[in-house]
Parts: sequence; C-alpha cells; structure tokens
Amino acid sequence: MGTLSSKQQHIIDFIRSFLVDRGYPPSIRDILGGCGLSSTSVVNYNLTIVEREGYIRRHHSVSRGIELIDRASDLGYCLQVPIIGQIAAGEPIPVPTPDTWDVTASAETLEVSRDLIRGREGVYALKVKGWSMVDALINDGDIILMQYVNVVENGEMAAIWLKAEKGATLKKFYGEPGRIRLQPANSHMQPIYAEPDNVEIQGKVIAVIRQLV
Amino acid sequence: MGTLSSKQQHIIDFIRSFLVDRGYPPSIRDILGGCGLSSTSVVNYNLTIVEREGYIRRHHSVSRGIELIDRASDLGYCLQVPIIGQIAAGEPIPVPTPDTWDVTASAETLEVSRDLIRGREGVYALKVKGWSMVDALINDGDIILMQYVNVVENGEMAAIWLKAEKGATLKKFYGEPGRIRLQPANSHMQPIYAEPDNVEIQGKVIAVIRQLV
DNA sequence: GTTGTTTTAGAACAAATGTTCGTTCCAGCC
DNA sequence: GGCTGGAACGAACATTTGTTCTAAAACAAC
Repeated sequence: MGTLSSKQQHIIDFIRSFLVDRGYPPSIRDILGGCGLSSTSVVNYNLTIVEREGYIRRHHSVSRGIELIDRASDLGYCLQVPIIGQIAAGEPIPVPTPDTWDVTASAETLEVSRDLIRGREGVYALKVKGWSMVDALINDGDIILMQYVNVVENGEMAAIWLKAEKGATLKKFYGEPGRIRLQPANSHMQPIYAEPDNVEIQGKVIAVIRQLV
Repeated sequence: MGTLSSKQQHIIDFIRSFLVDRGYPPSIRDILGGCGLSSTSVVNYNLTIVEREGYIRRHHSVSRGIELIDRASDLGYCLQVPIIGQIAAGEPIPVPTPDTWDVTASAETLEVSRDLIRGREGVYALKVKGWSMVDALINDGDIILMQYVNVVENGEMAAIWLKAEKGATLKKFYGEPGRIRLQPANSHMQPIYAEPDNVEIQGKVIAVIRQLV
C-alpha cells in the first residue's frame, strides 16, 4: 500500500463513514459533495489512484461499486450483545427474557468481535459487582459474556444459583456421584460441594473482558 | 418484525451474502438474477414487503440503496490487533517493531471491537503463559491488550521488566519517593518494592480477554 | 522563460438502475 | 360463474450514476 495525498485520505475516510452511516457505498457525486470537490472527474481521478494503491476495489460500470479494502472490511463486523444486568454475591442474576435479547431495546450493549461469540445463540453480558469472584480470577468491574444454557459439561465455568444460600457464584462445574463439586478457577482455593437439588445453572461463561484505564 | 414468505427470506439471505461477498448492496436486477425471479417489479414488490416488516431500509431513487437492518450492520467494524508473542515469568516480553504492527504480516491476530481500543495507537496483544500473574487476576491462556508506552500514571497496570531479576511481570505501578511500588491487582497479595533503576516499563495493559470453553 | 507531468473543470454521453403502470394469473369465496 | 385481493409479468420511462474527452490550471524541473 502506497502513500496517499490528504485529499485521497479524506476520500477514504468519507467512504468509510458513509458506509457505516448508510449501509451502502457512496456514488461519485456523493463523494464530490461530501469532500467538497468540484468535479466528478476529480473524484474519479483520485479514486483510480486510491484503487491503484490498494485501499479500495472498484467494480466498473456498477453504481456505487466501491469496495473498501482494509482491516475493517477484511474481517467483517462486530456483534452487539445486551448487557442485561450485573452479578454480585448474594443477588440473583437477572434472567434473560425475549425482550432483553432485542439489542436495540436494551439500555446497554457491548460490542464484541465475532470470534468471541463463535456463532453461539443466546449470548448476553453481565457486569461484575464486588470482589466475590476473585477466586475465579474475576474482578470488580469485569464484564462476563454468558451463554444461556441449563446444562453444562464437566469443567465448564458456569453461573450457579445456590438455592439454599440464595447466592449466585461463578465456578467450574463438576458433577460427581451424589454431589456437585464447584471448583474455583484459582487453584489455591478449596472447592465447594453442593447437593444436586440445591444448584441451578443459569448460564455458562464463555469469556471475561476486563477493561483498564 | 413480521413473518416473511420463503421467497422473501431468500431475498434477505441473498442480499446479505451479496453484501459480504462484494462489499456493496445488490441492485434490483442483481436480486432478480440471484434469486431466480422473473421481473424487476416482482423484486420491487417483495422488497417493499420486506421493508415494511422491518428487515431492510430502502433509500428511494438511490442505486443499490438497500440497507440491511440487523445486528451485524447495526454497528461498526472490528479492528485487528497483532498478537506479537507471549508473556511468561522470567522471559522478556517481545518488543514490538514496525514490522509487527503490520497486521497482514503478523502470524496471529486478534479481532477486537473498537471500544476496547478507543482510538489508541500502538496497541498489541500478548498471550499469557503460566500462572505467574494470578495475583493480577490474569490466568494462563488469557490475552492481554497492551499499548506501547514508556511512562505510565500511578495506579495503571503495566508490563514491567525487572532488570536484576530478569523477569517480566504485570503489576500496578506506583512511583514513591526513592522507590517504586509494584502492587498486585489482588488485594490479598503484598506489594513489591523496586529501585527506579531496576524497572523498565514495556507497555501498559488496557484490557484483558479470557476466552473459555 | 520552456517543458512535461499532475491535477482540476465542465460538459456530454451511455449504461445502470429504480419506478410505474396496465395486464395477467390464481386461489379463495360468495 | 363472477368477484376480489395478492402476486407476478413485462415493457416503457425517468433518474441516477459511471465514463470519457478536451481544455485549462497548477506545479515542478530545468
């Protein structure tokens, strides 16, 4: 990829924002107006250069046939995940409802790359409140990505509601004969044993995101 | 969002794959060919319905002015961050070079949503090897997003190279009179005190990503 | 200055493309 | 049968839009 003049850089930026904004590429005359240029041939002239330098691909004699080639378009889009509430010691986890799946309706959302989701359905996010999960290496303020499931495999980290204790916790789940072992992620901590009747799986953890600064 | 006939569902699918494939939306006649329909007015008729049901937005009298409305197109793009190596106790952190910034050249990359980066420059990623960072609530296999800086503010988590000990570690950095306090993120752990000459900041941590399952 | 290259201007053209409209087909129904 | 509303057809039309061409301006090198 070669170097571009500031005008050409401006054109690229305009194409990108136009694309994000409207969902389809700009026409030459859109670029003309949006970048304050004066003639379609100037736009065409610069587009040719920008294409030669490898920043876009043009599909000739196709209306709006401009394809952006950069890191952004290389790998597609992010997905939006609803942040439906928070998880804290002693509080129940908010249960996802059909409403909360609606990304546009939920108050807060999290932008997540697709390879964190891996095509899973029923993914939501929770904010961690307090330090009760440090033994799972999860800090106050972290965001955990959850998938709504009722059964988990042995060894998977899950959000578990302990009915008797009336508390939610994140632990690794192990079904053992006659009991369930809940193992903290931190190997220095001791596991908890619970009656099968006492535990209710509320989803499994698929990722933890901690943003600092 | 209402229900669609199979033909209309087919049209939506075609629009999406066309968009991913070519980077711009299809024209009515593209849909005609791609879905095996017979008249532009049939396409137009069905597009009107699909729009009424809320799956697309049409920009009238604009060529290819079809905007897909779904989670994917709602939001922007992801960015790609190079994974330039791993961090482990006793090993130096690989130093980012101009080459490693080149996303296309680096062997491994990480897809990250833009709000994790927040427009920062010089962001790279490291894989965590081993359990030496558990006191920073960072586990084996985690990925940390780093920004390449030489100075950090008090309280920021940074990758710190201890020259005498010949080891890299992640700690919160506090400059104190005559010494530097390196505080683990885990409040149960004790801080380390180091000579200012002995520490070398190799970047600050801006996010931690842990993927399970 | 002269020369050559790059960039801009404006207009005109041709192709791509959305839109419209009268007609036809067909299933359901009285 | 006749009516009705949804759906499809096909052609014609009007606009949008990419392309091209010539001339001029701007700029750099000499």
